[in-house]
This record gives sequence, C-alpha cells and structure tokens, in this order.
Amino acid sequence: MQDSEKKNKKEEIYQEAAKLFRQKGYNAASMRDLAERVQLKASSLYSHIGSKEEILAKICFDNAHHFIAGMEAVEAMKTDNAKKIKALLLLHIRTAIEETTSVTVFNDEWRHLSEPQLGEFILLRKDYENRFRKIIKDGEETGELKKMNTEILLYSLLNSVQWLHYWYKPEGKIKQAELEKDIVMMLMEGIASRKPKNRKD
Amino acid sequence: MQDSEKKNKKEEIYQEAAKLFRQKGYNAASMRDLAERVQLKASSLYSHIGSKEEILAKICFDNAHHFIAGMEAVEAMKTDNAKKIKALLLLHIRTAIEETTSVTVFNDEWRHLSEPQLGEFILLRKDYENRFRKIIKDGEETGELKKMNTEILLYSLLNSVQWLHYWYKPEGKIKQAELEKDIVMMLMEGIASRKPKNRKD
DNA sequence: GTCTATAACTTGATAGAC
DNA sequence: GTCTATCAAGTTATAGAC
Repeated sequence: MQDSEKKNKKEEIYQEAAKLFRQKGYNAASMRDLAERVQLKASSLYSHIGSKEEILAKICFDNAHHFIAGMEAVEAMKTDNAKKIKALLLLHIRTAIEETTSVTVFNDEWRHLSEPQLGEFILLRKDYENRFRKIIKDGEETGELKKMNTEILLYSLLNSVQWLHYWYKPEGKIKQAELEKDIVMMLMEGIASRKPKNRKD
Repeated sequence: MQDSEKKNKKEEIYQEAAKLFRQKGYNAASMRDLAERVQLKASSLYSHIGSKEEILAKICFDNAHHFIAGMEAVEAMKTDNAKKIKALLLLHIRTAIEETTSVTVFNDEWRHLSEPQLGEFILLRKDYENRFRKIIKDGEETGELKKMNTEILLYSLLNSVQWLHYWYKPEGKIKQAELEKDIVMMLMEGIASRKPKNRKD
C-alpha cells in the first residue's frame, strides 16, 4: 500500500484542507480551492465531509486533545516541577515539528469556529493553561523557579514554543535536537552568559 | 477639543477598522461592518478611503516603520549589546501596550496584503530581523551571550514579545513596569532560580 | 459627503442526473 | 461518488441623485 498516492479520499481532503487553511487562513480558503487540490468539483466534497467548519473543528479539537493527553502524561511523572516544565516544552516543540500544518491551523484559526464549538474549544484551552499554571506555581513554591509573576512566566513560556512554526523549518539547517536543547536552555537559564566576575571554582 | 467625539472622520475609520480587523481577522471583517461602526453606509466609506486593502496596508507599514525607527535609535546607542537587546525588548513591550490594536493587526494580518505591497512589507520585516540578528551576533562574539544557535535565539526572543497581545491586558492586574521587568529578567537570566548549591558569598 | 441602487463577483452548500 | 446546474447570501466597489 503506497500510502502517498491513493488511500482514503476523506483523509486526503482533511490533510489538504489543513495545508490550505494554513497558507491562506480559514476565511480566505475556499471550498473550490480545496476541491481543485484533491481533484474533485466543489460539490463532490460534500459526499465526504459535512461542511467547511467541520474540517476546522476536527483539526482544532484533535490538537487540543493531543496537548491535554501530553499534559496528563507529564502530570503523572514522578519528578520535580522544573523537569515537568521541560517535558511540556518538548511536547510543544515536537508537536510543532511533527505536525506543523495542523498545529498551525489549531493555533491561528480556532477563533473562526462558531458557537457552540468555539466555547467548548476555549474551555479546553483554559483547562490546559490551568494545569500548566499549577505546575509553575508548585515550582515557585519549592523554590525551583525564580520569584516572578506567574502569569508572565506562564504566557511567556507558552509564547516561546507556540509560535515556533512561524520560523522553524524542519527541512532547514537546524536539527531538532539542537532546537530542543537551545530553547530549553534559553528559557530555563536565559540568554546572558554567566559573568565570570567572582569566579572561585 | 474633546478628541474622543468628533474630529477627523478618516482617522475614525482607520481606528475602527483596526479594531475590526483585530476582532474578526481581515477577511472576515466587512466594509458594511466597518461602515456601521462609524455610522455611515458602506458606500460612503469610499469618500474617505480608497479601498479596504489600503487600510490594511497603512496599518502594516506604519508599524513596520515604527519598529525600524526604534531599531535605528537602538543602533545609535553607545552601550553593550546586552543593553541594546533589552532596549529592543522594551520597544516591543511598550508598543504592544500602547498600540495594542494596530500592532495586533500588523502582526497577524499582514499576509493578506497583495502584491506588490506584500513583497515590500516582507523586505521591511527581513531588514528589521537582519539588524536584530547583527546585534545578537555581536553579543555572541563579545561573550555577553551564551553560545547557542543565533537563529534560535533571535526568533525565540521575537516570539516572546511579538505575541504579548494574545494574553496581556493593559487594564488588568499586571502593571507595565512589572511586565517589563519580568520579561527582560526571564529572557536574560531564565526562569530557573540560581541553585544555592556551592554558595560562597 | 452621504445616500440609494446596483454591478460584478465569490462564497458555502444543495438538487438531481448519471 | 462525481458531476452540472443552481441557489441564496455575502463580498468590494462604483454611479449618480441630492
């Protein structure tokens, strides 16, 4: 089974739609556009899918559940909070690399969902953020993390890894291992080099 | 002159358009929408502006020039590179707070520009990034910055401050001074607290 | 400058033949 | 399941009266 050529048309539509939504944005992407890319007429799409928004919803909720599953795995880890945060950063980095297209749509286009799906999606986001916030707060209490505003810390971390797809090209020069190492180092220890001012050792 | 009420209609249209583009995204925002908000019929808008895209272009290029002007000021500073980077972070933070709406549209909606404006805009972006990259490289050479991949450092810094508007509310609890202090500290020195393991002083 | 009317087009989605 | 034909609604923008 040469998986790249034929296989399931429905699957092909979903994948091509994600690419299209990513390239043009949800609203600028038309069903005629999409149909052409899967070599169908626009009306034929509706034998496979229910509506344009159904495609967007599937992409958004699949990714939301993926991140929540990752969060559950991290919460179950028996380690300190700093390691849990590192694990979450890696979850974001790896997903951004392995599922670039769909995670981009998830990140950028979810707001074009309409109610009641929009509300449900926002609840899932909030749930994820709350559980991330809990780990940060625990880390602050144990003294693993610097004393600073929890919200600033939470969202600065998220921002750093949530928008990777805007510049990182998996096929480019930077390898995944280097990306993971440097981002984690930078966020945990900062960009400034330790000043060898009062060195003793 | 009660600046909030009457004044210039053209100015009002631009400001309201920025709000609308931010709320709905450029494509989902209609000229009828916009007209209603400035209490005109859609056709009357065209006595003040040339086209929908002209509004988007103005927002995008105004902001691009603002950031490039800020970059020029920083380049002219007679300080080390770490301080220049701090100054650029503050430029982003302050702009995000003071010009939330327009900087959001600038950040999120520029890709809906059409050629040749799109190409020109991308050149301005690249120029800004190149000049930022130069400061980082200088800082790496002098040993002010940790040794890590320059691209990762550049874009992680930019990501952290470019997407502030997604969570920071100027009218919320966190004050601007705290935001500036914590973000700069976090990026320069990381989130992990110095371990008091081998303390000597 | 603002309006009504409308041109010219694109949108998501459906009906029904094959 | 795919097609042609089409609908109803929405889009930006213009023409021309006032």
